[in-house]
Amino acid sequence: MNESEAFRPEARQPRGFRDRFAGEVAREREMIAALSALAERYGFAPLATPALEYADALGKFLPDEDRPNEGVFAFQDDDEAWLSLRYDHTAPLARLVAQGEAPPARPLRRYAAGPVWRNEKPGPGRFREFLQFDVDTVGSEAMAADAELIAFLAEGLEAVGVPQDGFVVNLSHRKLVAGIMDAAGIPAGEDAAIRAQRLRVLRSIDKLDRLGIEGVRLLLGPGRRDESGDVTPGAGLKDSQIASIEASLGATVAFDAGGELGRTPAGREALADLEEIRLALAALGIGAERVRVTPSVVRGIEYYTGPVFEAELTHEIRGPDGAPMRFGSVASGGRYDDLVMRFTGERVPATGASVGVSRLISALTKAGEAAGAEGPVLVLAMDRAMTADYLAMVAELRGAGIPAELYLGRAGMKAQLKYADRRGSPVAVIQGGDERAKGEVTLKDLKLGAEMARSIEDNRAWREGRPAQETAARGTLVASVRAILARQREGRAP
RNA sequence: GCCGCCUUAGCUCAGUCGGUUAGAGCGCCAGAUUGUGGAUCUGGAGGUCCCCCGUUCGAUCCGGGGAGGCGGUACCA
Repeated sequence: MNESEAFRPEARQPRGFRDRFAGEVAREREMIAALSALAERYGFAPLATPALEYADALGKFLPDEDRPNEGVFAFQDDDEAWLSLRYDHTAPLARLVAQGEAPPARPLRRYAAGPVWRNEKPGPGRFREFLQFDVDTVGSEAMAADAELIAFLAEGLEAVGVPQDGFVVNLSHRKLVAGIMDAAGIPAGEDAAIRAQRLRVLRSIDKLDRLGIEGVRLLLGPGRRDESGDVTPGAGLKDSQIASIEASLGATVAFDAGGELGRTPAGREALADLEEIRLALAALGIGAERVRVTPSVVRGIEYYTGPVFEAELTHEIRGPDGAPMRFGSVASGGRYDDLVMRFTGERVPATGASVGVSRLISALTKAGEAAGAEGPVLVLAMDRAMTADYLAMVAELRGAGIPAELYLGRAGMKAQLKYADRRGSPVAVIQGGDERAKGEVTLKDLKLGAEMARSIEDNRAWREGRPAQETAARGTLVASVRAILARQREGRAP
């Protein structure tokens, strides 16, 4: 192989990993700032954990099985120990509490924000690296703790710009679903076959929102064929059992304590918990219309032991091609009383919730919310010999708190103005030989100019008219730029 | 993972019933306009037709395999 055939890597990203530009990064920061402020008002304190954990600390998933990277990203450290990137903020918290490292006050109330990673197939609003904002209460059995988290999600979604009627929190309880299965006469027990059967039923129920009651019926019974012709095997239940489950799922009236759901011990326990939550939410000022009991909410994460909930946006989101897109829940949580016990054998009740910041931004952006970032004031490089003067100008502007930069490329004036346009610069500062001789600078109001350009057809007239441009004494640079910026802000808020 | 569809210029996509110079629109660069953004006009750059193997005188096109993208489905501790 000669040198011209040297290896060249392909410039590309792993699937599910994204580059984010100014507008989106700004949105992320805003969202995390708003949620942090709210969390602190609720009495949660920040507590951050690292991105990497020992794999066995993260869950029952042991990476030295056949598929070490199933679900998580894992690799071996130089001492052969398996490390995993965290897939949420909750499991690392349980580890930290079990270690005895957490602040001693119980209940412990904390929040955390940051990226988490999941090794799974990406989709719309579903990434392999994404930001989560997490709140937890560790050491409390009170249903009021769960209710507070639901209230936090509801208030948090509003705080980041989702209208009150733009989302709904679906609330369920692990024991509620257990009760539904008990009522349908599906055997319970530790036997592997029995557990597998229960799991199949559980997963079928979970798909109600996506596949509808018809789809669930097929999955509970003989199985279902999808659009592409692929077949999913069913749970093979009897018609009477399917009917019983259907009746329970139908009882989604808000906090309804009657009907099928109250017939089993597990169901009654769940309903008592949910009733406590209902009362707490009312006291916290969260209207019943924003939270509804939805028994089909199961949630995948196995560590949940009690109430589980997820918030979904209610407005249909359409992609660029007009086709509706499914984003799934934008925030979720639940109670995980046994998570710390995995380490210590001691039961520590805990409950937590998190907001999917990346997914939320993705959904809101696709719903039509645009994000445009304003660029810095641009000082044109008219004459390379004057670089020091130009740098002095940007330093003055920066010193006054105005974002500013000197054009550092090699292009001519015309191209520099085009650059300013593309950066979204509000003002261009020009000082060539003419201006310098007179001790002046020329300031172009690029926002105003762009507006005026719309009504001017002829380029010559446009250029000779030199619209939206003024001359200022060099000494008044900062004040003059500030005046233009102020004018622009007023113009934008009519 | 399984199933289906797709992959041609920076982007969106035509096209070649297998034939030597592969196109459009948008974008980009330049000029008209020696120091002025937009519009207009003129010109220009830009392609391993996803990759490998096979069939063929000849493959971007046909066959096989692979990769990547999209969607469905499964899984999601």
